[in-house]
Amino acid sequence: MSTDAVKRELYQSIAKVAQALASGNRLQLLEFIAQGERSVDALAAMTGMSVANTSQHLQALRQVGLVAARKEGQRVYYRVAGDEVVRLYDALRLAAESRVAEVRQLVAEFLDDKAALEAVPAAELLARVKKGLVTVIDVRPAEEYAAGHASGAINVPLDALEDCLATLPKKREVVAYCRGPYCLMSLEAVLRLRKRGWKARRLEDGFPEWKAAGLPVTSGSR
Amino acid sequence: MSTDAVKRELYQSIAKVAQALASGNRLQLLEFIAQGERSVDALAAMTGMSVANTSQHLQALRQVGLVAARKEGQRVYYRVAGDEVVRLYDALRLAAESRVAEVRQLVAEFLDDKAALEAVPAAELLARVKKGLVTVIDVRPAEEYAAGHASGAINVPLDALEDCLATLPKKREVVAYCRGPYCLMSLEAVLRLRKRGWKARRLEDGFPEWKAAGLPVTSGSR
DNA sequence: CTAGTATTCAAACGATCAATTGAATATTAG
DNA sequence: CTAATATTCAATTGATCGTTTGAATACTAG
Repeated sequence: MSTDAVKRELYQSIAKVAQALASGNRLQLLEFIAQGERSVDALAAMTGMSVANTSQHLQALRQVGLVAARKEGQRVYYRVAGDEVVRLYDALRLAAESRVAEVRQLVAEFLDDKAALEAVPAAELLARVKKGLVTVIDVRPAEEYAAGHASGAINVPLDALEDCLATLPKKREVVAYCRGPYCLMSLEAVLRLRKRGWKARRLEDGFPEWKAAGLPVTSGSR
Repeated sequence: MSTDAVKRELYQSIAKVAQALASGNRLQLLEFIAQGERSVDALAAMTGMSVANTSQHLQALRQVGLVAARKEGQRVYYRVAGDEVVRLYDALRLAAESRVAEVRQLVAEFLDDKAALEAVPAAELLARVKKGLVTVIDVRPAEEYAAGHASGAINVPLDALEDCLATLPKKREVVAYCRGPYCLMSLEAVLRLRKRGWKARRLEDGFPEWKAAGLPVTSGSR
């Protein structure tokens, strides 16, 4: 094969990966999968897509190696193929945010003035955790927390926030995180905590970014 | 607008950026543009595409904000919109390489056993440069060197390698870099230098990655 | 102004993609 | 074994993408 032909095929192969990301539905699936393993029907329910359609999109992602699947019983569980997939997703999101006016406007509209709540960068949070200055809460549902969470974070599902208030020291600042930068759960949690007198902020990113950055993660027990 | 609808549009907007990358031709264009500003006809000549087709693909890239254009005289020069674009391209390439068997095989075939020449990571090179242990050469054509190059690198175009040998100290190791990981110029240079008794290696990445990583860059003079 | 060059636009074709539908397969419960 | 569930497959339709072609626009040189 000529060098030129090889080169063309090489670019074409990389383009296939980009093509797999070129669908809002698949990006949404990927973001959910980045939280942890998920079955097809769970993903279909989360995204509101039909099961057949979900399955088809998942296979598109699997075909280019962005996600991997594991069969257990009658369910098939999908997971991201590796950390570099999350990094790719984030690089894509960042490039889109910083350059496409349309996205910036949508993000602004989406976050409204809630964005006024300053977000804590991961590095800063880690440093403050080590000094024992903050309480970190994971506001995702219990199952997602069980599948994996930032080490040291305690699970306070958004639904049960009010019930858990007693366990949160009011003196220390609380930092909440959730699924990712486009997930509103941590914002909601921060708003509700502040209303009740806590000092609260949200983590800039979510769990997948935390994990992909190689920061400490715990799986399983609560 | 409902939160759900906003979210869907948000993902759709990000998907548009991925869609712009989902074409081998556009990826190739982007890689050339990452070297420095280029006019439409220059890019058409480099890629072997028709001018009209090149123009159309460039506009696809521009529409999503990955590249920007500047008109000077009767020419339009395209450049990458920012460092995060190079980072996105690299994240895409890395994800494709690490996960798609097809790409790995193509890369292997492309580089053949030439890949046996160990590549120097950028960080290591920088450290060795500071200690004065190595001579860094930029083997790209003079125009590309003039448009921007790693600080301290001297221009030894591949075409003129043999003419420049006298200026290269034989005692110090030589590290060559070129356009990027898929560019063979630095490999070629290393092979030729080694044949003549130099100690030579190539940089792992190329100039765009060097620049995007925030490493020292010089423009203009030679 | 005219001729020439660089770039973009517009229309047209075939190829590929997304979503829906209904059926097929594989596994578990009983 | 049968019934039920989870997932995938296959076929269809409408929409979008990539390339080519030829013309239109914008600028420069003379």
